[in-house]
Amino acid sequence: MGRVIFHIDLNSFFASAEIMRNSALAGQPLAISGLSRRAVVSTASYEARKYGVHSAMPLHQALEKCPDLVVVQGDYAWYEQLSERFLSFIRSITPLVEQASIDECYADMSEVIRAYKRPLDLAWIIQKRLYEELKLPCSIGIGPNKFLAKMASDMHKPMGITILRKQEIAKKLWPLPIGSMIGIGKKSTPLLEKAGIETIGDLADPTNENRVMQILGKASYQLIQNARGNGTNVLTFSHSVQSISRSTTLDKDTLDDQEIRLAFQKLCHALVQGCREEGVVGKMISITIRYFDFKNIVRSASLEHYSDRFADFYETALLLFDNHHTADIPIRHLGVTLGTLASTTRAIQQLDLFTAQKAEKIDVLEELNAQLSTGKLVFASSLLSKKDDQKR
DNA sequence: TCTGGGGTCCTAGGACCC
DNA sequence: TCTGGGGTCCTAGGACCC
Repeated sequence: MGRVIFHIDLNSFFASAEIMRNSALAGQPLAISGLSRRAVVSTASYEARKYGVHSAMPLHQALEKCPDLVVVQGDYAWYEQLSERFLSFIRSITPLVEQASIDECYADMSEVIRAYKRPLDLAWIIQKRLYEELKLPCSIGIGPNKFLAKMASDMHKPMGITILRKQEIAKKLWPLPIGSMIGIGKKSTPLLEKAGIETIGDLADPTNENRVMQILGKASYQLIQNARGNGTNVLTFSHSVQSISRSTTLDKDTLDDQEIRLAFQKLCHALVQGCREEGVVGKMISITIRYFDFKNIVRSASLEHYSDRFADFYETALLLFDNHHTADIPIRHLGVTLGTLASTTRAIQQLDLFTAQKAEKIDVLEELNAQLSTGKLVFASSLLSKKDDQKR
């Protein structure tokens, strides 16, 4: 039985969010960005895009292209709130919703759609209500699986609705350039192009399979399946956070140890905050060092136990830094990541278990000690090996 | 005034255990 | 007695996405 998957993508979401709070921004060339020297644009309104401004563009460059650009500093707490409203609205239509990012989701409308004559009618209602009730413009893609739905939502922006049926992919999908395919980024694109694989159709072509395998390795399989229209239609409804990170690009590249320590201090504090907000603790600390030439290194270490404590994060981060950074190379950017997460409540249980096990070990050692002092060494060592057997 | 910040997932090698 | 094979964890690196 075929499924009907919607991909709903909020158009220039951060810009829409700012316009909602300040209607004077409507119709202006608008960019959401940081305000530092080295900031880049995170979202550009469609008016700003006309000037060639786009996300990831350095702010100074955007201002060169569009001197009248209105620049607003991002307010992510506000965007999160709006994102929740958006998801609640979609969930009021079907519970089968997968959040894909802050501004997009997949929804399985296979059942819901039966009440409508055409899938288009439901999409049209969703788009209209999102715009009128939440002031959020969106594009909707409809397909038999996630990949086709997502590619479809990309085809008409803003406020587009696009259906991409499997029997239409030869006409609508395969002519598109290989770089526009989701999952093929700026590294793979030139490699594939050089090998003569220039369109999504070329990727789907069985005669190119070996060449693709050589370039993309094991990742090829899923990508080829997607290009042939055979991608997954299975949504994941709950997702747990895998890592929390905080990072900063310094105003100027630096060699100054004090500045670096201060930066790590701030990042670790922010990471503690992040742990509180997510209700998690973590066991692995990684630091990222980006040097002036954009060479990145990542170094990580496991903590002895799950933690959300500043001292654990900061000490480990500095230790990693001291052990691994190359002196005399100016540093541009620093980051701290907490991985191997567990929810705080679950971690407390594990901590109890950990202390219990430790207590048990101490018991054994104390018993051993006592028996050594009374000359019962043989009995004591057999006691220890018995404990080891139990462990295995 | 070259190039942010927060994520996910995958690969691969070596250690370590059985 | 020159030598296995599987599983899992840890670490490093990298591609990609919004």
